[in-house]
Amino acid sequence: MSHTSGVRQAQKAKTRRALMDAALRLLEDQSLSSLGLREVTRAVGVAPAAFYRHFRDLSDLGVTLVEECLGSLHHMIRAILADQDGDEERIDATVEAVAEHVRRYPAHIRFIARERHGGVRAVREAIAAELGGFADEVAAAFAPSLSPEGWPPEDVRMLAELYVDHMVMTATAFLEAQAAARGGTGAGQGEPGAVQEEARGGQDEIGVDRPGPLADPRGARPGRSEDERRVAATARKQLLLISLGRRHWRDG
Amino acid sequence: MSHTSGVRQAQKAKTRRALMDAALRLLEDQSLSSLGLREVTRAVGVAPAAFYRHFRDLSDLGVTLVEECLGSLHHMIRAILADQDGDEERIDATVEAVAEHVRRYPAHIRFIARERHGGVRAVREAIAAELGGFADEVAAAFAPSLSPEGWPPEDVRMLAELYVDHMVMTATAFLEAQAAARGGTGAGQGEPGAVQEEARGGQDEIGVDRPGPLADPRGARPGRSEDERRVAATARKQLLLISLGRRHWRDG
DNA sequence: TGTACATCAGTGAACGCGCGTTCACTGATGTAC
DNA sequence: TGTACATCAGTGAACGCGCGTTCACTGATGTAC
Repeated sequence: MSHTSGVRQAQKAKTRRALMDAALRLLEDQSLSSLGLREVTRAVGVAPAAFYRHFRDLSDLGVTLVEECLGSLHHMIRAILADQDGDEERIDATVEAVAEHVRRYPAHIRFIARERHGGVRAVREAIAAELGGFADEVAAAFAPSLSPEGWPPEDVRMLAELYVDHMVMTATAFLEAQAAARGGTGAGQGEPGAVQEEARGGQDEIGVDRPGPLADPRGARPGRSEDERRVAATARKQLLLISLGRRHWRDG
Repeated sequence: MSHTSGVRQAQKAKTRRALMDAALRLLEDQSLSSLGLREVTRAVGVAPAAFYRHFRDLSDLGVTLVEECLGSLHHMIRAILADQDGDEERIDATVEAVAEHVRRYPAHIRFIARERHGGVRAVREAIAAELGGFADEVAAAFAPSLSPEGWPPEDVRMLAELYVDHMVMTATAFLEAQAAARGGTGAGQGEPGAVQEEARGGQDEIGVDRPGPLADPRGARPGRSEDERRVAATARKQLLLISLGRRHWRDG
């Protein structure tokens, strides 16, 4: 190992991740445009000025978070589209996958839902571009079976957009159902100052390493709440209804 | 007219309206949780402390705005539901009404879209409650024709939620299409300090009276942009597809 | 109609506070010989 | 392997600024007689 690819570089990457994780956690309770730079660095345990070694400003960090959050969703979508089962099986698998995704990455979904129409233009545009890409992909996946049946491309696209929008809608509904199950109406789970270490000298402990606030904090959970089951049932029925409409599109 | 119901009271109402209008305009470019109390009073031309004569804080103002914004939408929905035409006519009328509503009250729609998942809990909850009420109403309107066909209440509700979510989705898409047509990628339409008058002594000129930033600022517009037509076409097809699914729900 | 007193929407000055950004710095990591 | 110099992630102090909130006040409006 005559090169190790940079201890310094690895440290820098670690701090960068810590900043992103801290921001994502803070953004569970507020929106990007009210998030403070000092708030983020304080949570990580570095000096405010250190932030500028990694991001130009908070909007820059926000755009980076969009890539991360929608990147994980992207994987999920590809997996679903690859499935070759029948309609109902596909729908069940989809709703299940969305529920699981929301459970695993609640902060990702919260961030996207909140900032999709939020106060920071660059972030809104990044999200819109990514979701547009998803619709392209969904359209491409449906085209082989719909085009031969006489669907013009713009109708396939219309269907794809409906699916993508419905997926975002469903993910958000799951999020709210899970939040309601967890917390009632009350606040978050405490932990005020949070990550803060000694971390002086800036080379070793920065507050990273731990599982992080993004992964599901309690492993496999026993069961779903009533709300979650209702959201799942509604989403399944809506997708089924859309499927029915799709099957009758060219003859109705 | 031996009572006039209060000059003082009328003045107070006027200032209150001015605060709401100014906030709504400022919220076109930012989210509620980053809006400043001083920013609002500055735009109206009153002292910061005057704010407290009308609202407890900005979240209080926000909840008031929710009522106003969704109140106007409510009227629109009732008008659509009252229509007794066939499916296609109803769909065309709906999409047309949404487009018109967005054109007339863009700030209302922006506010709802932005704060529906925004950083202020009280406002989120107010919006969720109002939209839930809309779904109830839509469900009640469809029940008379669907229940006799064997639709259980929860299926009617499922359909109603799909319609309401789709309406919000469509309204937001129109908003973005209109914004793109108006401004390209650039910023707003200038006007930095904005409303500010002399307004000293606090009894007569407060910066109200004008049409306000909420009404369409340029009367009947010539035609629609390409983007708007595409949004309308997509929304129409999606509603049509959902109608098809609805018609085949009990036999498929 | 006129007068004396009460109400209260809006004022303006003051406060303490945390913000984003800058800057010269430190010291561990990296590199050249 | 050892030494001398370069790099650069993170420091910490400093700055000017605008924020939300408080307070005693002013003077037009409202009311009682």
